Amino acid sequence: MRFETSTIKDIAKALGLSTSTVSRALRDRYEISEETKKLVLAYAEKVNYRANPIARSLKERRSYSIGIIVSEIANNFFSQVINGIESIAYDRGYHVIISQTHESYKQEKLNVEHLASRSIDGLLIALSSETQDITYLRNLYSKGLPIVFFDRVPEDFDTHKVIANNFKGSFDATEHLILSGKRTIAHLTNSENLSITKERLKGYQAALAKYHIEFKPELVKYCQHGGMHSAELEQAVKELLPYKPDGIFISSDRLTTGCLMALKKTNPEVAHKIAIAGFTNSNLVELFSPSLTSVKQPAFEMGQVATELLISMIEAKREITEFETKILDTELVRMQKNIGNRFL
Amino acid sequence: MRFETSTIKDIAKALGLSTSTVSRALRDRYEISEETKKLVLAYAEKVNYRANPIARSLKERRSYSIGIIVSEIANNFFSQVINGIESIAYDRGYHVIISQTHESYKQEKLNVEHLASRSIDGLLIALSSETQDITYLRNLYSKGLPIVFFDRVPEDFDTHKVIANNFKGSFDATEHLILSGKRTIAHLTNSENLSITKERLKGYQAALAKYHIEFKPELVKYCQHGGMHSAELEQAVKELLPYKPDGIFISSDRLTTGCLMALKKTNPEVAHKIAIAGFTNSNLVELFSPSLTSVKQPAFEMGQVATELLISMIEAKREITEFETKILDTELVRMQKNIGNRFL
DNA sequence: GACGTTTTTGGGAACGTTTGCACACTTTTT
DNA sequence: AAAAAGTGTGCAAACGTTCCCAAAAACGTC
Repeated sequence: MRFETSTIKDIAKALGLSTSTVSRALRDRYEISEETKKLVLAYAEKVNYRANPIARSLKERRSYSIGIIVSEIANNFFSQVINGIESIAYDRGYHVIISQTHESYKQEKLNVEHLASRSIDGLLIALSSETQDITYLRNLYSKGLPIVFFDRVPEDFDTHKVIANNFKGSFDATEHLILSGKRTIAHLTNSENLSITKERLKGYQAALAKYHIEFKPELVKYCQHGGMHSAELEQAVKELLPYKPDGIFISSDRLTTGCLMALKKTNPEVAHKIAIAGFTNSNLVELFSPSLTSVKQPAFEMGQVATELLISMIEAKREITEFETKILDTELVRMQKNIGNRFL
Repeated sequence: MRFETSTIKDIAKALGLSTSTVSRALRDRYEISEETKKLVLAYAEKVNYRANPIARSLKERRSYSIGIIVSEIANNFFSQVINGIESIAYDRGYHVIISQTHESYKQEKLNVEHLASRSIDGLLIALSSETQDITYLRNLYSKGLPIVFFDRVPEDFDTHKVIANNFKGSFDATEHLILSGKRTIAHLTNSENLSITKERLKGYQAALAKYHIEFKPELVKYCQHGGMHSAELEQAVKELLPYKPDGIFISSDRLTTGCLMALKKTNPEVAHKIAIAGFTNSNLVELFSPSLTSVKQPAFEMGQVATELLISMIEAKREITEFETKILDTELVRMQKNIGNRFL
């Protein structure tokens, strides 16, 4: 069973016109008399005509859909980015197809290829933490698929990119920990492959340097799977604690909440004694205990900007040669001592 | 610029066959010699042939895509449902298009109609808290669009539905509050329109009745917008507190976290003195302070079951007349006194 | 009133598939 | 040996659009 709608042909037949004329009237293209146009439009309205997007796509060789690849939607940062993407895409007549990698390279490749075969017009992607080899993306790109990266971007890929000011965000967060008296500040971060990992590490180091605190590599712990496995996090925490950090700067949403959980589970007695600052866009931070200082990314805006760039690529008349990397400022939300840690 | 792929025609030409033969070889349909099939398959593999899903959709008059309507993806319950949906859909060759209502009826209608005009093959929907009039859904349904409801379902709509055992979940949560000594138990809930609101209210009332606690209507507060606006929640909390409740049972994910926030913001001094039990699928509950007892819905499974039902409808050969309402059990996760509230 | 110009309309191919039908060839049956 | 049945292949139409090209109609000009 299929639900049927009227087509251009039906309208043409009913009105004694040709399909070309009806099409022109509906799409308001080419020269067409006011009269016929009104006639057609009125009739189309009456029978509740909806153009079949599939037929249109086939003819125009584009689907008016864009693919989104994120690690998971159950992550406030990404869901906010998606909201930003949708806000622009729908206005411009595109719909979006969301795919999750769960931080797996294999899944990422599979999803991208599935999307590409579904004939998306363009791709918005934040790389998975496992991803190192992006030749599959280069192939698609060189075949003409427009791609815009956001958040987790590759270094040498000539296209538009949108990222947060990771250096500054990290610097601010680390500085905040230092200014509140912490001196042994650990850094829990994502896989070394990721751009955000490198940039955030630099911010952390710069802040330490500014206050003449020695950078100790052993205080930095990388999580290959971006905190998708709790065992990974618990292990990292376990390895960090012997150095008796009085502060931890954490570099991503998932890791931040995961680290709090791990601390609370494995070492509840110290959980409240370590100051925590981390990247997170969770809108529940105020509920967390232990409480923390958070670095919020302009996720919604990031989605918007990335989408505008992508659509400009999709609709570009000629080859684009100049690409930009937009950098958006983060916001530091300081721990609310009066509420969160009042029981300390 | 468009990225090009080889088509059936190209293969046919290259191999000196007709498009029909190639199509049959690829789709493995009808009688076709092993030999030609192998030949075609090998060549297709070589040129990395991907069937154009748009052409196929046009021909077959179906898009192999299903629409999902939820209130928001930044909600663990819904994002888990979506994961469940995807796990089944992708296996069966469908892709999904997600739309958010943000609890607005207008947005819901707009999104559904947009999806329908995008020729989805079926729809999975959890109604928005504002929704009362679903004639627009009835229209689509009567025109032949398969629809399966989950979580928030309408009463008199003859189709498959998947819900949690809301009555039992609420009963258990309320009973848990009673057994831990609470006697003035408020109930913060969603808009009165929703099925889940009614069912959960009944569970709450039944638990009170079992322990001979009088049901007081003034202890029940409805939130029309499902807690999307913090003002709404703060108002509800403000109206509830004068009755000095020693427990609150909350009936949805968004409301649960929102209520904690509101309590903490407006009345931090009592926030930790009121026992809270609420529906939530957040995987961060263990971090919350004040801590709470949560009713977890089998979200992933709900998505899976709903999708299986939907696909069975889509692929049904003849009209379906028997519909089922699947009811899945919830899980009560008791507050961890030793961790969450150790500072009380 | 014949001609050119502009405006409006229709015919029909194309996008990439799937599939009913017909045909040719091979094998089986009588 | 002829008829029947079976097997593999190709032709062509269809899905619902868009758009090039040409035809027709309307208008203006001398």
